[in-house]
Amino acid sequence: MTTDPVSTVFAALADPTRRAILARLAAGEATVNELAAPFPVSVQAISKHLNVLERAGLIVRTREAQWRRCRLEPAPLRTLAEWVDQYRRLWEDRYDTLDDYLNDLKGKDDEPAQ
Amino acid sequence: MTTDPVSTVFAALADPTRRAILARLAAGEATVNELAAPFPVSVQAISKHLNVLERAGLIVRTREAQWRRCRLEPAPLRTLAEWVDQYRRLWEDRYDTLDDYLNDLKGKDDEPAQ
DNA sequence: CGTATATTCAACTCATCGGTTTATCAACCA
DNA sequence: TGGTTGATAAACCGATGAGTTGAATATACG
Repeated sequence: MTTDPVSTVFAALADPTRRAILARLAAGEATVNELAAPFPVSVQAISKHLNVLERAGLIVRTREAQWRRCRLEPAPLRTLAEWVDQYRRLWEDRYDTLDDYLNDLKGKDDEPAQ
Repeated sequence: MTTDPVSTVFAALADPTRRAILARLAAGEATVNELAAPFPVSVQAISKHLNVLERAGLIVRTREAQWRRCRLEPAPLRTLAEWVDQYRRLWEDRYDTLDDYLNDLKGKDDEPAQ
């Protein structure tokens, strides 16, 4: 299951710890220990998260002495952005064609806060 | 775990069956049976998927006699598109500032195929 | 060589997920 | 009322995920 790239990237991003790791990496490359420092979990757990991120193609790891520098790889995110945006446009179109009609009927303006 | 909305939406989209359901819903509202028809799994499984999508705010279900019409709710996807795009820009900036420099040094053009 | 540091591997636990089957609920219809 | 259809609920199963602890690996340093 979840062998397709899109699923893999979505699943990788569905974890707040991993997203925090990525956010941290946006500030620059970092080693595993550096990445693990701010989190209340073990270094091993972070190492596993990094495996997930690497398999999703969101980071690359380069070996440097006994350190593993982690670096962001924006390519999959670009793919994902396209995916999301394509569907978003498709769905909002749908919303307009079919639901505009309904919304006009009931004069609705109750946009859910979400 | 995964109580935050972003994680919930990402997790909901990390399943190909659920994405297919959403794609189908982009063509118009549908009942549970209609949605389940093209899939090789039971109606109950699809009903569970719809629960996940509903909890993520990606669909709404309206009761209509004994049928439950499902309709897309584009709002969370808009939120997600913003999230992805924000990070994508941030990361590509990072890529430019720090790695442009490195890439220039080694005259690299080996963009990974991905 | 031996030791300290950085990281991963292995084995295990516990919770969640996607699926099943069976049963239940709700609404229509005859 | 009883039967049929649409959909969900409940209980279960196997696989996966996120976490742990403990051991192994690899590299630098003395």
